[in-house]
Amino acid sequence: MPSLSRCERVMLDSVTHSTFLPNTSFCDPLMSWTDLFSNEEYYPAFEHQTACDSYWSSVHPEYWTKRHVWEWLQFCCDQYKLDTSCISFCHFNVSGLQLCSMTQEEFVEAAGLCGEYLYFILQNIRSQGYSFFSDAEETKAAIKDYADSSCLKTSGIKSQDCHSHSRTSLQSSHLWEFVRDLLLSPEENCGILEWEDREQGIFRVVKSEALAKMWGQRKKNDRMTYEKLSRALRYYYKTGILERVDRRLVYKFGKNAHGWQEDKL
DNA sequence: AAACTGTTTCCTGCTT
DNA sequence: TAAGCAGGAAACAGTT
Repeated sequence: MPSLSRCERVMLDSVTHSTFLPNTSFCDPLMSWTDLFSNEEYYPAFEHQTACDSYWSSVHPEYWTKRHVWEWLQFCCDQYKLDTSCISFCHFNVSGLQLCSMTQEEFVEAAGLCGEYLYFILQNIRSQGYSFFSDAEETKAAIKDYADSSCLKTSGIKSQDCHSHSRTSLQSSHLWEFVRDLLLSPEENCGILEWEDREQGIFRVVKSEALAKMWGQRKKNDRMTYEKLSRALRYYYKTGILERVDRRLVYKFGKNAHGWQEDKL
């Protein structure tokens, strides 16, 4: 690793765990944060800056230096748990003025769904100034609202979503999301689940043992059974993720489940 | 370190 | 009789 300041090391550690790669002279569209920061040829000025002489949050975006842009990007990745592997960092090797002139489409091209987030955040900073960040809870709520309205995951954007713009990554950690994604993913479903009423979110478990087995594989638990899985599903009635349907093996998404509606995909 | 969340496991009783 | 449902209770693992 080339000699980095403490600040730089903190930034690198917090953003990515990518393996350090030697310098490259071209701009790889999927070049990682680490790759770029470790490349002096690509980012020559960085070595001479100290830890505290550059705070993006104290300058208006249009006056950001490249360094400020990187700090902002790092902040967003950390704060909103964006998947750095889906961000083409070389697209963000620009000044604040250039960043502000980028269209939403250009953000999406540079970072998929993460780009939509980044664009949203930047526009808020530009319009609200730093009051957007003055209250962490308010900011998180604003981001959540945006995520909900654009049908994105609030728990962090996964790389599959960024690259394919798909909601059916099957990487969800929650049982109900796993079930939802299985319903939305015919190639993975194999007839295990099927819609009874697509509009109302009513679905049926066709192969209960297979569903339990698949969930068990996901959780690395070979003792999973449908009986235990269904107990977990029944807990969702309390939270409005699922609603009762008085038929065997039939469930319905509740008002607090999102991402299953056809017209919002 | 403790509190919290989302299960997992086990259970009894009931229904289909 | 088997399979599934309802929901209490406690344990557990990961996160905050």
